[in-house]
Amino acid sequence: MPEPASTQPESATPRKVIAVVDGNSLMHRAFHAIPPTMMSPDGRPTNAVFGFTSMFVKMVETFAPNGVICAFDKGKPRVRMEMLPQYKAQRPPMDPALHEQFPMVKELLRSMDVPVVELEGWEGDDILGTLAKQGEQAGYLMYLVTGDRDMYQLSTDSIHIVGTRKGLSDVQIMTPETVFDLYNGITPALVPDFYGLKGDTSDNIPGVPGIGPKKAAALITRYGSLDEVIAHAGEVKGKMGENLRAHAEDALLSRKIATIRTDAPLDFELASAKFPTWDPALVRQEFSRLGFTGLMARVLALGEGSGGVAASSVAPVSVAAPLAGTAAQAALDAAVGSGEWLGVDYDDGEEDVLPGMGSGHRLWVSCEGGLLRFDDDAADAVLERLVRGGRVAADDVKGLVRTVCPADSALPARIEPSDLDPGRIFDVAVAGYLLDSSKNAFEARELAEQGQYLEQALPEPSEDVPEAAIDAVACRLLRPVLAARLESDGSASCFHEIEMPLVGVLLAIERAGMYVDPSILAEQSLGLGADIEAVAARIHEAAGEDFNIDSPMQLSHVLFDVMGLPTAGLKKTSRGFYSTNAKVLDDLALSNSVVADVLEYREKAKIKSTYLDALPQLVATDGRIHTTLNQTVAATGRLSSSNPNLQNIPVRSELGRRVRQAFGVGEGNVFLACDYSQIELRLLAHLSGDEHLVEAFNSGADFHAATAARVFGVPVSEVTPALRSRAKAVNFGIVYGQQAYGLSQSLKISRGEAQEMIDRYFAAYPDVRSYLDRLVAEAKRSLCAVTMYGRKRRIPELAARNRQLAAFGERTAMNHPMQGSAADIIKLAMIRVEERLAEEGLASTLIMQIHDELDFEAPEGEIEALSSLVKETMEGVVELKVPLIAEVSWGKTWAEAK
DNA sequence: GCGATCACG
DNA sequence: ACGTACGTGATCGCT
Repeated sequence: MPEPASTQPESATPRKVIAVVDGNSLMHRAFHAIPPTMMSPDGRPTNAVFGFTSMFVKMVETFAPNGVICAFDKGKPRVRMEMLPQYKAQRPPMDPALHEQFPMVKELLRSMDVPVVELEGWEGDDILGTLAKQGEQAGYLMYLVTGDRDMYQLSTDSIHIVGTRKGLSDVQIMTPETVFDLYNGITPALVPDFYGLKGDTSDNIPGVPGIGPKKAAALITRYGSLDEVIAHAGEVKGKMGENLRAHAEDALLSRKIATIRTDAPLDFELASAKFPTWDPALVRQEFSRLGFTGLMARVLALGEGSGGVAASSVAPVSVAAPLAGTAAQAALDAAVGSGEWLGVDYDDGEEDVLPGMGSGHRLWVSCEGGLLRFDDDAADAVLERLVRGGRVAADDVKGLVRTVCPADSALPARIEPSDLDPGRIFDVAVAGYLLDSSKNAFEARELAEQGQYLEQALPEPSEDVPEAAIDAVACRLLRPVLAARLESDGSASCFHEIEMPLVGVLLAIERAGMYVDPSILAEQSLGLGADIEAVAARIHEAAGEDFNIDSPMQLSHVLFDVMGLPTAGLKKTSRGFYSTNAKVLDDLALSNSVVADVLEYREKAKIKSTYLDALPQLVATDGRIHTTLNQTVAATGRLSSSNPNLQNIPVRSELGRRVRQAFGVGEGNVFLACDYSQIELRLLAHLSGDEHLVEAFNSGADFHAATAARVFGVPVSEVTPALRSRAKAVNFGIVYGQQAYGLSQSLKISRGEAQEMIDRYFAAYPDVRSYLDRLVAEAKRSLCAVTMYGRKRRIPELAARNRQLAAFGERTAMNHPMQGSAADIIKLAMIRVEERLAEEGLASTLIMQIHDELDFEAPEGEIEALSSLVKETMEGVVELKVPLIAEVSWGKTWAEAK
């Protein structure tokens, strides 16, 4: 349960909540999301009914509506066929396996005393629309539960659309604001105009050819409505203009069809809808007949809890007007003194802050005493105080601190990484990420609005209580819920022992930055620029025409159409031209020097544009580049680096590696790198416990050579380089959950040979096979994989019926424990290294992490001390059945530290 | 914006 | 029959 809202509603009597379910939409969704093998005890298919019912139960659990109604289509969609005879005409007839489940679901609804509303010739959508408007006028809060996106047009403050997402368990609540965001500025009322332009192939709605969702949204926001778009069609140039003019009638008709009717002649009395009102005996009978015992228990539990509780739990969180000035300061003193957790967020305040008129920042603090607002310098000062001594729940703590003390600022920083005491910060984004790392949005409002963690909705932003203020409230409400969920999920120690302590370490790395010498980059850029021009001239010469070598399409045309290079066995890209990627060109380069030139062009152009020319622009006034380390992006638990990405600076090619010459250090310092040797494979040895793999590491011999010897049955002394590199490829493949095809590609051998090698590998390391099999079996059961430190990754793909997706899920299940445990381990190493650097009073600084490598800038005098400190710390994070080895190197630049 | 390509572990 | 190794981010051309 979330803690009570900071300010209880003084006046608001909760609105009556009514949910209307789009029966056809949900049945279709469910039918396609759940395997058709699911049967009732008497042998009827029940996948759609089951999926429908679990969504239904989840919905009533989440929203606790006072009334529930379910609408279905009835007969032919006469209402729309009158407008457009071919409407839905090309739809194949409904799968009989689905069709026969409709009577079952209606029985089930009847057992729960949920009214079913149907009207001959009308579709369920229109019934939803009609009931929604009636409910709105009666002052109810309406939830429309559907999988249809065009339903968003009905969204208002009183009508919320509950949309099912990919799976069945995921729902999304759409309000006018979220519709606006999702559709790039289209308000709900303009959704029909949008579909009118875009069309809808599945319903046979024509729209305007060549206009997709982006163009439709752009046109409508530009001109204001479909009518205005058509009125101004003469101004639109080119093909699009022509199409608009030619298909204006189609678009208008399509809009009419996409418009959900709100005038269906229903004789249903909304006020009569009450829920729950069932007879438990009837529910038991119907649910057990279908074999839905789990769902039955949940439904019956709802009945027991009913009686007034439900209504209040869905009223949105009420937030009183914020306190500001001295009142806010006083409330803050009390709150900090009490040691309570505070929800915190920042915004930039009003636009147009005049120079010298303050920072423009506004800090929002949610506490038991209410919502507090601090402006300008007070905002920065309060944040400092909270970070140093308060308990702060926020959705990007590191970003918050960077707002006040930017990493690239020349100003002395006032908040230090060491101020971020993991016991006093709670990053809700990081918590949300640990709970489901496959998602990609962890902002407080997103976590709060999905209805997955909070039962109450958040209020809509207003002038007094803007988004950032609601974020602060959301953070405060989310914290205890997320903390409990982490606990029950087994992820709490990963959160408290790894991720939260890491926040300060990442802040320190970002703030330290990497020293980069722009003049070295500039010099290399000039050199490569000349090379590129020369090689481009040769390519154009050979082609007999000038073209853009950077365009894969044009390049493909020149190589394969104009120059007639052999295309036998080559794959085409999705856009219908032959691929020109490095793998293809490598093979062709042997017989054609132009292809070799193209490869040279590609390599040099890549290095020049991505690194040599881009990096200097990101050098801050302190002469250093400050990347952002993302803690909530990679599904396996790794970090990612952006703006710029400093985790992909070239190293594999000699030419590319020269970029690292520009990554230097301050006067009197050295660049010191320490990287784990084969950490993922060592983890495989440890986790599988395979005695021969463990032995391969313990023997101290070259690991890949030892693998080759064992797999190919020769003495280590007779392992040729070719044999070793094959073994190396298999070792890598194992970590990726390889299949024969993948290995055959990486080694350029036949699939049969690859399969044979894999078989030999597993014969040589039988416990590896059984370990990987166990991982997959366990993951299929739990639909997730887990690392040594309890970092979970959900793998819903394992339940997919699509073979490709399921196979992907299996590879993920095998890869995650190794890649993810390695991520856990290096994160722990980073935390301990920072602690020990402080304890030992060393001036060396951690400046980067690249998955298995830590980089430092160190005074020359600290090389020895740092080397042993880092090596020992990295190696000592965890005791495995094999040695965990980290290797140190250093030099004046990154290029030399190798 | 998305696909193709390619940089890293 | 079909497409295929795990995880990222940046740049480019194209629509």
